[in-house]
Amino acid sequence: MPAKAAKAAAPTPAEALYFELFNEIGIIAQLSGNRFQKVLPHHLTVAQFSLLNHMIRLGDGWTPARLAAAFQVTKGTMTNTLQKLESKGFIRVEPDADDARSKRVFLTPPGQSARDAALKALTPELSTLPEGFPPALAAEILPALERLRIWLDANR
Amino acid sequence: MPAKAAKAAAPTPAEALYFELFNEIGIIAQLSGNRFQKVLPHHLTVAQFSLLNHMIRLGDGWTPARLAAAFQVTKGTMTNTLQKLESKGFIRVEPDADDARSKRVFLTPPGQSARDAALKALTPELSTLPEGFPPALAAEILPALERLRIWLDANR
DNA sequence: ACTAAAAAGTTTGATATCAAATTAAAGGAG
DNA sequence: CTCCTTTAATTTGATATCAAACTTTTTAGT
Repeated sequence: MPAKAAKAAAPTPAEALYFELFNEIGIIAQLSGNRFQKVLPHHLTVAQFSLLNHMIRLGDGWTPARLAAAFQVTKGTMTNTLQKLESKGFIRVEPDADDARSKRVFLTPPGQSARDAALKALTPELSTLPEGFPPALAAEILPALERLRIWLDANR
Repeated sequence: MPAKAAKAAAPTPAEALYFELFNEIGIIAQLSGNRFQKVLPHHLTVAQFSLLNHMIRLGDGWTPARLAAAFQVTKGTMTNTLQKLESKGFIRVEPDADDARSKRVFLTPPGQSARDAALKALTPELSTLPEGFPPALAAEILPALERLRIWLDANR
């Protein structure tokens, strides 16, 4: 019998660390997503809210393809999300004058109101968070998370 | 006209920080999940792999209800995940002798092999990560993420 | 001991997402 | 100019997940 038994697939410490990291991130995403979902008005999904929010923060007039890339979802998924938002009257989708293949997505006034209402609905969900997780801590780890996201985005 | 226009729903800086945090975490979870999904063997989903991994790390013999709570999914979802793993022969589900309502979940030898193979398949996915995101940085932010996860878990 | 409430697991119906195939338009090479 | 490749958007079929209803068993209260 060898001194060391043939233990299969022992990850290096660094690998184990990464696995733990992605595991924690996955659970937090699931928990926070579920939680937000429950309080969002107008039957908005988190994806739909994120899209409205995106247009407020970075401006509208983007093409669906560019939005799909920005949110890291397939074009089919983005088509579906946009159709849902359009049927609710929260966005307007117009053909692109310069490229007949493309469309452009615009936020409507009701869409702005819905985004504001959603934000208001979400806020109480965060009210007690600072007790357990101070904003300073959020600020501290945010740059690292951005760095990770950017790397994942670039190397795929 | 008032000195300050009636700008709707301006979040406080702390709230904005939290939103950004959850946003980054959501995107990272999506990117890493998609990526892992693609290379997992045996048509394992990330959820299924996580379950196998969990049993290796923390032991088997858990009830489905406890597993559902640990993974923050509904009982129905856990039923589905367990059925998939059982049909692949990777786990064994037995009635609980002490409680006729309950079952107990055990890892089979093929399940152990599948977990090892999955781990091996995932490793190359992480090989170039240290260049853009050093392990030290992962170690640095991990405690904060754990703290956040624990708070979310406790306060819901 | 009996009944009501809680807990474990499953089922059902709905939906968000993905991968892959499809259609239409733009761009490039020769 | 023509053909081939790339890109934009949609459609299709599959699946993971959720919420809610349901069945069975256990626990607790009186």
